[in-house]
Order: sequence, then structure tokens, then C-alpha cells
Amino acid sequence: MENKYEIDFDDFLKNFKKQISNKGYKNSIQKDYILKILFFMDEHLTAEQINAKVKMEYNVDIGIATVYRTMKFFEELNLVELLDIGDGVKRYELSIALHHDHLVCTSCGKIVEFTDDFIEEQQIKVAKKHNFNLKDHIMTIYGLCEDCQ
Amino acid sequence: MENKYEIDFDDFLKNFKKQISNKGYKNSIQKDYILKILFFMDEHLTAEQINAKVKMEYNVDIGIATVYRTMKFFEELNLVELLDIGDGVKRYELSIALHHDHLVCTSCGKIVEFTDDFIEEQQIKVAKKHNFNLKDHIMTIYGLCEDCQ
DNA sequence: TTTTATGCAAACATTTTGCAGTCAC
DNA sequence: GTGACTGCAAAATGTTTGCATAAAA
Repeated sequence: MENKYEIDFDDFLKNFKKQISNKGYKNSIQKDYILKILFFMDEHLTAEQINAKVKMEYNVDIGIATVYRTMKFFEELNLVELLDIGDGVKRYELSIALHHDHLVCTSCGKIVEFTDDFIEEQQIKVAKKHNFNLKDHIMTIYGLCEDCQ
Repeated sequence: MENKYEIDFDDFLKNFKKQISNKGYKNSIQKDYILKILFFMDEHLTAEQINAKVKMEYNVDIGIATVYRTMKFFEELNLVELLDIGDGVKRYELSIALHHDHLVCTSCGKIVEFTDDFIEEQQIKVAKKHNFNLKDHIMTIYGLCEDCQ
């Protein structure tokens, strides 16, 4: 199976589960389902979408509460990252994706990932200038994609 | 009275009201209250906070619905900008503030504004590279402020 | 006098929580 | 067996909408 991370899913899952149990938490079939969905999806999924995909792929309704709770759990363990494109809905992606920022099309909603080393460096300088101890950042550029122009 | 825009509030209000009526909309005392609160506040206020400030300063309860509707109205006229720091609550600020990005302290919530020409230029290049017609962007750097380190 | 704005409450969408039962370790 | 997890429904949060009334132009 193809995936954008260029690593084997089984290796990934094994490692992921080990991290969970190492920290004293318990694994479950629901967590596995969610991980598999996140791993093989390119897009940044909402809780509702994750729930629907799990239902579709595995014929199980794990419930939206479980999705939210699991995502919050993964987030706290830094295994998943939250993406907020400003439409009031949370989207999630695996942290194994290298850091990147987002271009969002304001017409069709398409999301393109990018990184820019210059900007990254400059952000460090900005934080330093204001005596902030930088932890993270989000940068989202809004515009019209090629198709929507 | 001091304010960060270095312009006179009465001039600002007069101009603001003119823009509203020029576009065929009606002015109101509620809009004036909200504008005065926004003008003299440094912070980026939520709808709830704006409502509370109006109640406190003018002893009038204009209602949360009015605040939301007015902010959406101002936003559509590009008189106000929406700031989303990713906590699921909308914050607003006047557009007369020059464009800037934000540093947010993850401990105390302090927000510091900044601009960086280098980053701005680089964003234009990034958009161009991906064939996006750039409209806007948000960039928020998260970290610990001096006091919280 | 006509159109837009207000204010209340009710509706809405998304996310969180309480709790009893279940499962992983 | 114990602590963590699940699943349902109910609650909470933030925001929007319907509608009758009021106010601005």
C-alpha cells in the first residue's frame, strides 16, 4: 500500500503502540482503526470524517466521542497535530509528517502543504527579538488556487 | 485619550460612519459603542468580551447576537479583522491597525504583535511557486513569553 | 415609509463530559 | 483486579438565525 510517509505501516503502528504503553496508557482496537485511517489519508481529516471513514472501512461505529477523546489523547502525546484553517472545525494529521505550513484555497478549500526554510529561520529570529521561547508556530496562506482563479 | 493608532477617535468614528452610510447601511448607537471599545482596547477581544465591556462602560446590554452580527458586518466591509489563535474562539481587531502577525504565549495567553517584511516577501514567493493567487495569511508563533519562562 | 438593525430566545454545530459497563495489561 | 477506555446520551460552548419590534435614512 502506498503512503506519503515512506515508511511501513506495520512498523509505524508497532512503534506507535509501544509509545502508548510505555507511557502507561492502554492500546485498543479503536486507536488502531483511527491510526490506520490517518496513516493512509493524505488529507487533514475532521473528527466527523475520521468517524465516517472508520465506519466505512471497518463497519464499526466507534462514536464521535471516542474520536475526539482519542485525538486529544494523541495530541497530548504529540503523536498527532491539530490544524485549524479558521473555519471553526478541527482537522488532524499525524506528527510523523515533517513540519509544514499550509496554503488554503478560499474558494474550493484545497489544502497544499509547504515548507520554507527562510521563513522558519526568520521566525526563530522574531521570537528571539521579543524574548519568546519559541515552541511552535502556524502559518497559513489564503488565496485562490490555480483552478479557482 | 491615548490609543495605539495615533489618530483622533472622533475623526476615526466620523470616517467609519461615513463608510457605512456610503455603502447603504445604517449607523447605530450599538455600532458606535463597539467601535469605541475596539478603538481603545489594545487586546484582541472576543465577542463575549466586547459585550461585557460595552455593558461595563455604557451600562447597556446590546446582546451577544448584536455583537456577532455587527462584527460579521464590519468584517465584510473590511473594517475589522478576525484573529484565530486556534483556541476555538474568534477575536476581533480594527483593520486600521497595520497588518501584523502574532506571538502567543502558551502559558499566560499574552499576545504580542509583530511584522516582518522578510517573511511577508517570502510568503508572496511561496504562493507564486504554488500558483496561488495570494489573498491573505495568518502566522502565529507560539512560545513562552519572558515572564513565563 | 421603507429598509436595515436590534434584542430576545430558540436553533445550530462542534466539542466535551458523566457515567455505567468493558477491556487491556 | 485495577486503572484506563469505550459508547451512549446529555451538557456545554461558541455562533447563528427567526421573528417581531424599533430606529435610521
